[in-house]
Amino acid sequence: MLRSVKGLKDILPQQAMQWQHLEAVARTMATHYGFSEIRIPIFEFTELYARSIGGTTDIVEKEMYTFPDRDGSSLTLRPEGTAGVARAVLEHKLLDSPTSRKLFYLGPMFRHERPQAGRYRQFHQFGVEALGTDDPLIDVEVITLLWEFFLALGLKDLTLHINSIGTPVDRENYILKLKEFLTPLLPNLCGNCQRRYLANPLRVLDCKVPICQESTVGAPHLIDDLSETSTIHFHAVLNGLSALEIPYTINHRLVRGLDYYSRTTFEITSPHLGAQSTIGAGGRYDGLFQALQGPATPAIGFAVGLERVTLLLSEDRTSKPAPLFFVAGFGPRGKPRAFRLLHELRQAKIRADTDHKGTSLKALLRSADKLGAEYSIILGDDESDSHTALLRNMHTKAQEIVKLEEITQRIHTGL
RNA sequence: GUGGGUGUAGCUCAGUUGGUUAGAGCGCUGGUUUGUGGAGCCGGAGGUCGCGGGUUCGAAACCCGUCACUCACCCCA
Repeated sequence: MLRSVKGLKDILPQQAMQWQHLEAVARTMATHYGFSEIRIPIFEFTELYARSIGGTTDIVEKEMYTFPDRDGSSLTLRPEGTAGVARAVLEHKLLDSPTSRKLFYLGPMFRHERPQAGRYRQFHQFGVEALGTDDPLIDVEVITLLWEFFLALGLKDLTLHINSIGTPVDRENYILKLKEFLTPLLPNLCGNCQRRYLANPLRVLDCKVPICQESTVGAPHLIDDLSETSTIHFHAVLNGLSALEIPYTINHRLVRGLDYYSRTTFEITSPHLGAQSTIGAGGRYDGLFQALQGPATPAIGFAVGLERVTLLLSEDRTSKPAPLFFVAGFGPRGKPRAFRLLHELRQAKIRADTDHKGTSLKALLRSADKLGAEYSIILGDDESDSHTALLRNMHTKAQEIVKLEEITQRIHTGL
């Protein structure tokens, strides 16, 4: 039998309801915070990602779905949303438009990783980007939106981790200090960290191997080495969060993986997921636009892994469809009349269905029950002859005779 | 890319120290006397026991390989 591709998931009708709810909450919340939706392509020139995400990151080195176009140019399925948004913003000069500086997106991303709980090769993200200002209050706005989004979905036991990784210049100083600190410990660290020591020493800090965690307890903190402006910015963000009573935890080990991040970084975790506990994360990326040869543009954003969120969503939170009216038509005159009524109900924006297979009233009512209909409209030859139908409440079994021409009216005015 | 776990009906799972036609519950479907659903009762369909080798008189059970799923490492949302 043909199967779906590894790491890809079908969203079946039952779960689709949940996704609709999730997406509706995301759109509503983002819109309320002044963000406008942007829809960008699902693939781009490979160069865009190589330049923005960072050439030495795992994503670019081994996780991208890259393929040649027919003319030979290299294309890549988007592994994340920020790069594409930045490209679109530059291409369409959206920075000049005051209404287009706060953007959000929703859609699938692709990374060739080994699938695991909460990790798929095609996954969906909800993300926002606030462009053009480095006022710490915009950081607070973005983080608050992320926090409130999860609250609106009814998620519990979340932790907001926050840190500042400074500017690239701040980091240069700090990396020297960190290396100095790590050098004597090097023999104790895991093999991975010994490599990180050379390639990207910051990553040693978020290593999960217990020995490494213990060894680096006394490591110098990056925030102690930030420039004055970075420090002021960071504290302004923290004060802003406190003023809005958003609880946070400063996490000195929080290092973002993508190269474009600078200064404020944050993530929200849930203890109810497995290893992939981060449901939303983001940060400031003041250098990205210049890396894409655009004007220097401070910016901050986040991305939410929607599959991970669905794992935390309780079922009663999903939106329910309108009540269903089942049209049970039978008999040589009743059945065609009932089919016309079905059409009329739908035109009147009433959710209605029938079962063409059912021949007897018994079979039709059974279908109505299985489809979960709230009401059945019974229309046999007798009813057809008298221009009426029986409106049956499937829960209470109460039935009433209604004139056919009044039935949509009757339903609309309440039952 | 590296480890561990698991593959029996649409779903959740039994299957006894290898032994003959592989089972249950749920679901699906038909009937229960002809114009009233759910429950009950009776019946039915549905399985290459993941796949390929091997051991054996005999394998769903044991061995090897392989694939898939899954969890974890890694990485990240």
